[in-house]
Amino acid sequence: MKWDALEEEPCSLARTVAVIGDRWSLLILRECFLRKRRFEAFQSSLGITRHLLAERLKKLVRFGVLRRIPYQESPKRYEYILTQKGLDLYPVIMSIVHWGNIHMVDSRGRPMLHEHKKCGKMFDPVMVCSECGEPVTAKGVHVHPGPGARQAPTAA
Amino acid sequence: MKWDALEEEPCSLARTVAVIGDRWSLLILRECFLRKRRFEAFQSSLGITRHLLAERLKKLVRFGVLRRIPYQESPKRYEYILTQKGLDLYPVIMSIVHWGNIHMVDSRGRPMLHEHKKCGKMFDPVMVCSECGEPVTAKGVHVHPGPGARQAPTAA
DNA sequence: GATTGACAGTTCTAAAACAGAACTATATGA
DNA sequence: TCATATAGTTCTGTTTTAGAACTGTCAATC
Repeated sequence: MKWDALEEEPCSLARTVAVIGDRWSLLILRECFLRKRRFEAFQSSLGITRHLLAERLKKLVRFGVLRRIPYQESPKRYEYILTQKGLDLYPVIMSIVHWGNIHMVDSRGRPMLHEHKKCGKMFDPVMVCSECGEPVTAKGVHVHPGPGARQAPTAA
Repeated sequence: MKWDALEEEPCSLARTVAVIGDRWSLLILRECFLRKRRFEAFQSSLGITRHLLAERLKKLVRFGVLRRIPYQESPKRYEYILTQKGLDLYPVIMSIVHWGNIHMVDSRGRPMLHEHKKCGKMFDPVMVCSECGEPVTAKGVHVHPGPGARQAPTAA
């Protein structure tokens, strides 16, 4: 399957994976959420090759996750900041981090702790239902085809 | 950077990306959460090459996300089911799907709808703070180094 | 006024990963 | 005996990635 084909799939997971479904994109986004913005900053903290970094940044800009804005004239230099669409990836990033915190830490414990500014406490993210506010688990959810589902192939 | 190096990073995101940070692993997990369990089922619904599918399934088993269990003797056949560690990836999958629902749908609308069994309503997942229950956003969180953070290089 | 350094890339080659197709192995049923 | 089902493995060629060097613009320094 080509990457382009993924975008066309009638599946919100596949379409999102077309945007962020490779290791470097996710690591770049981690840096973005840690307030990194510049080419050299991404490159030195990730160790990604310059070639791939340039390509991934272009892709993220093309999909509207990042915006490339000049921060100085002569020579013209650009930095990359999260758009609202990019900021909306926060739950994705945080749920990935949280799974790693639970299942992939060594004896030393978590590399990072997260403080909720509003209540001032260290927290874990919890996924709840938008309608009733109760936690959501795999077994507590039924899936239904939506309006954008693949058409069942009609006979004749 | 090699995949193995990712696992060793003092970062819960990098370590999780080492497990699920490629397009096929995420798509395979989607199928798992849709109750698919068998090699042929994964292969035909994803269009992944048999070679890669075998490799990815081995990787997911090695990391404890899936368990390979025999479902018949003679000839011995196996199927793949989510472990608890795998089930815990549900928030990751759902947050990816939700982002796609918001930002990647075409005019036809969502390919799938999710019903919360407990309250009976179609819902969206919302990420809230484990301590105060309020929604969490990128700008509302402070990051602190934890006990597993990279040691600051000591002088001499 | 020549040289160095910062920054944001681009270009090149070799190594690794992936796609597509065919093949293997074991057993059931026609 | 032959076809079918399932779960893989093997092969070849293409695409992607890693690693390193190179380009271009400008400011600051010797």
